[in-house]
Amino acid sequence: MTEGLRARARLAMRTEIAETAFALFVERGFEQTTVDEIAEAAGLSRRSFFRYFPSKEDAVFGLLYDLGEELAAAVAARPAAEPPWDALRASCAVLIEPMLGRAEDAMALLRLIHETPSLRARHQDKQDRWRKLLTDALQARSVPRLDADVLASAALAVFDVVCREWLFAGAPGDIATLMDEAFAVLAPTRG
Amino acid sequence: MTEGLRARARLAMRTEIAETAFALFVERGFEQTTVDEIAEAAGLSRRSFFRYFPSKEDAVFGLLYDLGEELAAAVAARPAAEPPWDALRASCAVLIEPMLGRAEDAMALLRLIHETPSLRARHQDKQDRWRKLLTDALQARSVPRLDADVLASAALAVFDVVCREWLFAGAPGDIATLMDEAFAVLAPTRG
DNA sequence: CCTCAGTATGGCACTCAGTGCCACTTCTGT
DNA sequence: ACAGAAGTGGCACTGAGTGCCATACTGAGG
Repeated sequence: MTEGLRARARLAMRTEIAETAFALFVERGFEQTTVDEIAEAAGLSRRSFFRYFPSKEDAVFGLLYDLGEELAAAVAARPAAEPPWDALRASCAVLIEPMLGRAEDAMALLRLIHETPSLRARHQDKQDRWRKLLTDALQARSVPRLDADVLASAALAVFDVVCREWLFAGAPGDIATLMDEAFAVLAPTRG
Repeated sequence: MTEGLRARARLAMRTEIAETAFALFVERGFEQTTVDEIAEAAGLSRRSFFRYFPSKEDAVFGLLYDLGEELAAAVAARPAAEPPWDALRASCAVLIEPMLGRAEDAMALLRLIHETPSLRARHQDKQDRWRKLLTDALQARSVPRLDADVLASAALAVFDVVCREWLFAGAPGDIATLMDEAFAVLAPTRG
């Protein structure tokens, strides 16, 4: 049973490569950094790099926790009587907390994603996964399918607005307040 | 002053190439079609293809009217007293009408975009442009900046939901009704 | 200790998108 | 008819990503 050991070694390697790559991306930009350069900086061959990450983009996203499941679980954990939109707003804390914990890195990452088309694309794909999970979570709260889809999509759109706002326009307050303001703009199913 | 002639010839060429390419994409899929194949089918060299379209993706989007400006103009044209959300909903007609006119092609295009990552990315980028234009149009109606951004983002998110719904789940009614239902889920700034 | 199998690694050659450069042809205006 | 602009094709190159193969490394069993 050395499989756990191998897996751990592999994960450590992945992490190290990703960190090396991220530093290069932040320094020179994503597109201006070639896989050969990453491989050399990380001390392995180009070919081996692609054994750890199926693509250059994955070196950015690959080691981030994908919070999709946690997000959906947070929605499921809200009181059943709570209106869906409020449940969504409250659940966004799950996304924001890790960002506040490492605000420096989070902003560098957001900036990188924002200014790199292929990373934006990946980010959107991830959010599309989140949307599906959120939609399911809302349907489990007996929200009709179309409503669930609209609410989930809108919540993620609001989250993106907040992230942009936070990234630029030097944070006019803390994110939680900003998030509340943004969610308050859309207040559906009011009596 | 034969420039108009050159420009017309060039546009005709662009259109023909794009149509040829689109047919191939629908038949074999976007990624399974190489630029060489498109070039051969359209009767020009690979090198010349890239003189008409900066990338393979542009052969799909390049000849579509970009309705961003029309959309923003539609918002600006709504009565000043109308609530922003209603103005957005009404303005979406600008996007839907051309889709209904060529429903067959529109669905093929939506399907192609939906199942091709790099086309999804382009589509998102276009919508991001729309978002900015819509935000400006709302601000011109004296909607505060953050509110305008949230409303514009949410409206586009709703539009996407409707497109998905229309594409799959064989249209449970006409799109206009669907759009009204979807917009009604989010009814902000109610007294 | 040796061997066998599974896994990681590196190198090579290939496809495909996209670009720069150059030579050649085809207008277009004078 | 001629000079110059514009369109075209070919060639070679970069850079991402993949398949294949030969070579290590490592852990388990004889």
